[in-house]
Amino acid sequence: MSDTDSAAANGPKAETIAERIRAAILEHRLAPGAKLTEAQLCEVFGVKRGPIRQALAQLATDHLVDLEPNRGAFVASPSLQEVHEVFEMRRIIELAVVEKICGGHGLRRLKSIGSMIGRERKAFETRDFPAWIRLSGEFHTELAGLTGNAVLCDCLNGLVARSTLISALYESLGRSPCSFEDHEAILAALDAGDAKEAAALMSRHLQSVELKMLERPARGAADLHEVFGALGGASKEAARPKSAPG
Amino acid sequence: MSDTDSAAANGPKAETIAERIRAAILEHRLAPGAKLTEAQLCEVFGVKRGPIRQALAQLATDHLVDLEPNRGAFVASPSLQEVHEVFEMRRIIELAVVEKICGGHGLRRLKSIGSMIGRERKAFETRDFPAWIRLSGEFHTELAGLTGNAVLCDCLNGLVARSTLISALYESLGRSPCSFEDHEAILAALDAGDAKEAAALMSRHLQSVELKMLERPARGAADLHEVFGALGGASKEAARPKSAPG
DNA sequence: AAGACAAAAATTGTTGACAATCTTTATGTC
DNA sequence: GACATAAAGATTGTCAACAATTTTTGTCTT
Repeated sequence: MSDTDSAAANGPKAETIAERIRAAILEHRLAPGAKLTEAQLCEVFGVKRGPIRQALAQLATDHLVDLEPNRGAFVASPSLQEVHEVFEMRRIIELAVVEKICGGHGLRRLKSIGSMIGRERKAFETRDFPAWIRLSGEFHTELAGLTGNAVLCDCLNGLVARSTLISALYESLGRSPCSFEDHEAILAALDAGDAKEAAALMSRHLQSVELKMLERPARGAADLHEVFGALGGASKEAARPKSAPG
Repeated sequence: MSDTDSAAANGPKAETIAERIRAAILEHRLAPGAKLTEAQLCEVFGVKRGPIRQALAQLATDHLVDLEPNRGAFVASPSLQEVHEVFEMRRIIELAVVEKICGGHGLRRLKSIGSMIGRERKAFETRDFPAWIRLSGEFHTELAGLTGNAVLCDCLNGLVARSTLISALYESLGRSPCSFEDHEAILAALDAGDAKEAAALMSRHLQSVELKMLERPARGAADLHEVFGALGGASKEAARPKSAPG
């Protein structure tokens, strides 16, 4: 049997299905508000409804899907309030991460972060957007990993995933949620052992990422009230789930 | 129909069951390592296995129960490593809570915290241990509520719950996980708007609570290897789930 | 008596069918 | 033609029975 359980005789397990759906959401291939029908997912993954249900429930606890009773599962559409709260929480945690790395024993493993930023840059240059998005997030989670605190890592993993989902909703098309240049600067400060500078850079970085989200109205929203409603001058263009930048 | 869905014709929903099991764990009526058999829970709550399974899965994501494949559900037994990580994470978050309350608009609602500490003291004096344990945790979660950040609250709620479970495992019998005297001091500093003092008190408070956990070996452990094993001079006494102190 | 092996019981995991609910389509009325 | 109503279809929620696994119990051999 293979470790990466592709359907041997029985299909993949619930956890694997959840991971695949999660990846699809984070790579912006499943737009916020999209309906996740059980029967369709059953066909896709070649399993019965049991594992699908389990996977959706797990994604719901991660706040990546909304589970509406008797109506089904939808890719979550975080509110602006939630965007702010997620990034405020990230600032709290990631500042602590930076400080702990500088003060503790995480400095020796910083090389792996450097190679990761290298891959991030490469993904950007080769226009490999899925890898780029993924690596942008992994910079933050790998940094958290250097603290050796698994509880902290779990928490930040969830927040980074939500941030990536948020970028699918709010961010202007084709723009980076995290620029690797910011990441390089943070790494340099950490390498120099300059805790204060690293913390300042991280704080500014997260602040700028959050602000980028607020530049544009939500797109691909689930209900059209948000698009045509009383909020503001969002034109019909905003409703298009996909479009060429021009 | 009543709001608090007691079994009308159909039993309570999965969420309600999870809440009841959670309460039982946090009130130390279900010891760490205890087996949670589906059939038994079905009888207790008067429902089929579906809702039970759902509730156990939810509690598993909260790290309050361990779900072992083909073996069933057990009340979680956090390791010493996990204890340290949970409290480190709490220090990070709760220091930020204190700072935000002092800097922000949370100061006006501090009165509700005062009355809560009053109830906490009363529960202690009347020897109402379940209420005492609950209110000890609620001081921390209510404080977090003053920040207005729901994401932060969810995270801290989980950490406080895990702390309460931890106290069931590691803490010396009948001793407070949180002394309300500490809570009163923290509230006084917040009332005075002294952010630095409040942060220092909160940090010391959490540190002392964590240290209390490490004073005693784990009790009520799931497997007897930990009790009679090579770890140290844990006598038979340590295995007793309950006993009178004197 | 201690250990290994095998049968039996109990428990968890899975499946297919049925019931309840929501959504869509069709029909009738104003 | 617009709106309200009603039937039809599709989707989710629930259940009881079956399969797979683990745990316990009993038996036999050394």
